[in-house]
Amino acid sequence: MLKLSKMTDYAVVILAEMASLDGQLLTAGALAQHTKVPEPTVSKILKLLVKQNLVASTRGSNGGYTLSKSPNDINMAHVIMATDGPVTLTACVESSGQHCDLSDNCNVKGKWNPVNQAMQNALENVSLQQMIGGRA
Amino acid sequence: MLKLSKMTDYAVVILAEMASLDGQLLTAGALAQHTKVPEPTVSKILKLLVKQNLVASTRGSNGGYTLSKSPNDINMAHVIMATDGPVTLTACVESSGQHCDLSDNCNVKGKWNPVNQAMQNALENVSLQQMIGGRA
DNA sequence: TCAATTAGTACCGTTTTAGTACTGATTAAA
DNA sequence: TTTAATCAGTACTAAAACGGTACTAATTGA
Repeated sequence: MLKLSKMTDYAVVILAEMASLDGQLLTAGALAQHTKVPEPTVSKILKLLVKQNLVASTRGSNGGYTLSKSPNDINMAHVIMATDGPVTLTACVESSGQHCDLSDNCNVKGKWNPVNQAMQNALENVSLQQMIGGRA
Repeated sequence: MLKLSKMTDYAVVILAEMASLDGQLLTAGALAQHTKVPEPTVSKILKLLVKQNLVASTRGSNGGYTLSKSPNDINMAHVIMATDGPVTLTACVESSGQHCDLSDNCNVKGKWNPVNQAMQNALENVSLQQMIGGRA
């Protein structure tokens, strides 16, 4: 259906909440309350975001999470990468690492690459700032 | 993972084959042989394409399938619509018809619509002709 | 030492997807 | 008019992906 996973959907909601309370260190529990997303899920998503360096974590008592960069510098392609992995429309896309069974006699070999790139670009051009309503 | 289904992938390969033998009436069996896609699957996909009026069918003995319009007039958005349904990145997208649990307190409500539209446009701008290597 | 908090991993149930099978309808030709 | 070829439609099954949860380990402030 060409849709994003719920994980990505939630991730953006969570990031938007963090952006709107910029600078504050927020626990997974607090973010769950604010966004109504179940806490274990919030927790899981935050871990993914930390791995991609979109969010910075502080461990231990009084720990929590905060954005690791400005909302203008976080784009949707990056968020999707964190939660869903790389954008690879088809198995034939070069970057997919997958093997296409038809490859030898495939009449559209390589043709998906530019389409994939167009998608990627479209997503890179949408910042978290825009998702929370800002103009920049 | 933001990927297309195999059905869409196959559909494009099948359509490309039809385009390259333009005007010929081809049976599901023949297309299966040419593309190496299993025949029952080819058959299923062709039915979906007929419903979306991308392909015209002729029933009965000596029947078969042919493109119902020029490869320049068939775009990837339309093919995806046929095999995967409409492009709706998230449940929140207006056209999705789905309900979003978070909607009332969602801080990114409505913000996905333009992103979704950008995707749709990117796919509409890729014709079947381009997928088989043509410039137009 | 204790409590709060994140990190990491593993698991399970549900949903989606891919693929197949079967029956019915249509048509050309013998 | 009968037969064979072919598409139309539906229903079913097995496998994979996804969402969600649980549990244990590591870290840190008090």
